[in-house]
Order: sequence, then structure tokens, then C-alpha cells
Amino acid sequence: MDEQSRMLQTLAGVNLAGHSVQGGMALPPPHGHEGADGDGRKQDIGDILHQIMTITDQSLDEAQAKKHALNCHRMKPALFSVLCEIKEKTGLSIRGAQEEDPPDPQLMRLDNMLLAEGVSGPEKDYRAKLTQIRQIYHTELEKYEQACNEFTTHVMNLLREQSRTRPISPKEIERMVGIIHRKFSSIQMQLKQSTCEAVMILRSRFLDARRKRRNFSKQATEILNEYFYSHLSNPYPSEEAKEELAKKCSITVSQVSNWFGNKRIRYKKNIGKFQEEANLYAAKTAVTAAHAVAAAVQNNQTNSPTTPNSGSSGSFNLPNSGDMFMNMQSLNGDSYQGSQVGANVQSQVDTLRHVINQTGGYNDGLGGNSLYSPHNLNANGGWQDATTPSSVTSPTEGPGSVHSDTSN
DNA sequence: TGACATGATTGAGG
DNA sequence: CCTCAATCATGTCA
Repeated sequence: MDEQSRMLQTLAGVNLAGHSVQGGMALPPPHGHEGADGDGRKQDIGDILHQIMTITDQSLDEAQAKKHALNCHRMKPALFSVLCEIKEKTGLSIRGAQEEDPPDPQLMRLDNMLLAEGVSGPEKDYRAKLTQIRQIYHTELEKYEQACNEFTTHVMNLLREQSRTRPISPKEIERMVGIIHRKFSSIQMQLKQSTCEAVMILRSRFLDARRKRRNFSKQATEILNEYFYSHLSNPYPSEEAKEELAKKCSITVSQVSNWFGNKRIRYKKNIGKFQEEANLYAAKTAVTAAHAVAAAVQNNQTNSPTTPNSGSSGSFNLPNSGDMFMNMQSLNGDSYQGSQVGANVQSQVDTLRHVINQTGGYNDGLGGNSLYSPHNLNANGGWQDATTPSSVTSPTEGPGSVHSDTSN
């Protein structure tokens, strides 16, 4: 049985059976609510009620015979007690019929169940859980209304039948119907309360999850920063690159997206603050670049398949990841490795050039202390070509195209 | 404890 | 759906 149907079933069981007893009035369940227990009792009651309902259409003699049969029925006392309670209620003031309901363990059970449905990952699909609760709520509400109508009909038929043997005023019938309706509406109120509580709890858990922020590991941040600063001219990782970064950092793709979104904004807002960081990562990548240049030169000369330089140990191997790699990989099936090296060279030469320029003390126009300048930041503070994120462009760049990272 | 850093969310815009 | 920009809420550090 799936979770939802289990929940629905329990909901039906709890509220229709459980709550009805609580108020002191044993409501016989209407047709279609036999539940999972499947005992014959409810079926019996249904049969009895059915018989009662058909009685009025029969002749008096026949009805008397039926009545006799019903009187002898083993379920008669139970049904009789229902009528007694209704009758008892009519003697009470209709005003103030809404007596206080004590805390209900069934209600708590319901809440716990709803909670259990949402504990696996509240932040994942809050809306889905909300929809689920809404569906259950509407289903149950519909059931209550149906049950109320059915039960009212049953009672009215009973009274109509009784009116043949004793005087029953229309007002009395009206009162009884009122009692039934109030009883059902109090149950409905409990359903609404339960739903409200479930939604509140779901929401608070969702917010809790949001508040529980954890900083990424140092290694993860380094990996992300290395990618960011080596793709500074176009720091928009493709979907594939994001996935790879996510894998390497042990975070989700959306976290990678968040990180890049925050990073771009904050970098752009305060370039000066990030210069030191940029220099650090540029220098770091430069080491890799130097190796790659050497390897590539050798590779080009000998034209022999060389293993691309893996970069500094333990660090994110930029050439082997990110959109650059993806692009080159798609160049021509078998020989992608060579192309990849070429791309690596381009990228890393780019980085190397940065470092050389910086350490040489060239002022690139951003001010005296400016060592690392984001050349591709346009006048508006946006990245040039950044209007077309690489998630779109990168994987579809044509063969031989060089990522804009290398345009510096 | 306050300031700053940082990950996540939200709403607008394309 | 993605990005930007603003913002929130928590983590970190002096």
C-alpha cells in the first residue's frame, strides 16, 4: 500500500470512527466506510439501515413483520442506543451544544502521521507535501459531508417510520437534524485543526531546514574558487560542469548554482576585495599552466599521445573539468585527448599571462593595487558574453571554438 | 558580542 | 528555467 492511501485510510478510520465515539454519540458509519478491519458489524448496521429505509415503501403488515425481524436482530441494541442518545440530546438546550472537546489522542496520532510523511526531507518538496495534505483534507471533507447527509437521511427515515406509532413533531425532527449536523461539523472542525497543525509543522520544519546552513568544506570552496577564477571572464559553468563540480565538492548542483550566483554578484560588487583571492588562485593555476604548456609543446612536437598534466596534487584539475573539457571532448571522438591538451594550454596560458603581468607590476588600469583585473566585465558591471550563460553555449559551441575564458 | 562571511531564498526580468 | 540583486539567517572570528 502506498503512503498516501495508507494515510487516507488512517485518516478515515481515525476521524470517522474515533472522533465519533469521543463525543459520546456512536454514529453508525454510512455505506462505503467499512474500513480495513472488515468486521461484519458495520455491514450489519448498513443492512439494518437499508432495511429501515425501504420499510416506508412497504405495506404496514409487511413493515410490521420487518420490524419484528429487526427487533430480534442482534444489532438492534446498538442501533437503539444511537436513537436513545439522539433523543437524549433533544432534551438539552440547543444553545451551547458545542461542548469543549478534551485533547484527543487520535488527533495527535493524525498529526504524528502527517509529520512522519514530511520528515524525510522537508526542504526538498515542501510544495509536494502541501499538495498532499490539501488532497487528503479535501477528500476527508467530502467524506464527512457525504456521511453527514447519509446519516441525516437515515435518521429522518427512522423518525418518519416512528411517527406512525407515536407523535413526532416536525420541530423534533428539525432539532435532531441540527444535532447531527453540529456533531459532524465539530468533527469537520477537528479535521481542519489537524490540517492546520500539519501545515504549520510542515512549514516550520521547512524553515528550520533553511536555517540550518552549513559552510562548505574548505576543499569544496577551493575547488569552486579555482573554477571561478580560471573562468573569470565567463564564470558560468555549464550544466555538465556544475554536475562535475557538485560531485567533486560533495554538494548538490543547485548548491553549485547558488555558489556561483553569490560569487558572481559579490565579486562584481567588490572586485577589490577579491583581488587577493584572485591572485592566489591565478598563481595556483599558473603552476598547472606551466606544466601544461611544457607538456603540450612536447606533445605537439612528438605528436605522441601524452597524458595531460594532472596539475597540482590534490587540487581541482581545471583542464580536466568544466565546460572546456566538455567542449573539447566532443570534438572528434577518439582524438579528444589531444584537443583537450590544446584547450588546456589556451586556458592555462591565459592564467599564466595574468600572473606574469601581475607579478611584473603592470598596471592594467584598475588602479595602483590592481593586479588581477576582470577584463571581461563590461561597463555595466556585467560579464561580457555572460548574457548567454555557458549552460547554453558551452556544450553547443562549435568544434574548435575556444571558450571565452581564453580571450584574455 | 558585534562585524563580517556565506549559503539559501525570493522576486523580477529575459 | 536561469540569472541577478536584495535579503535573510546562520556560521565564524576577533
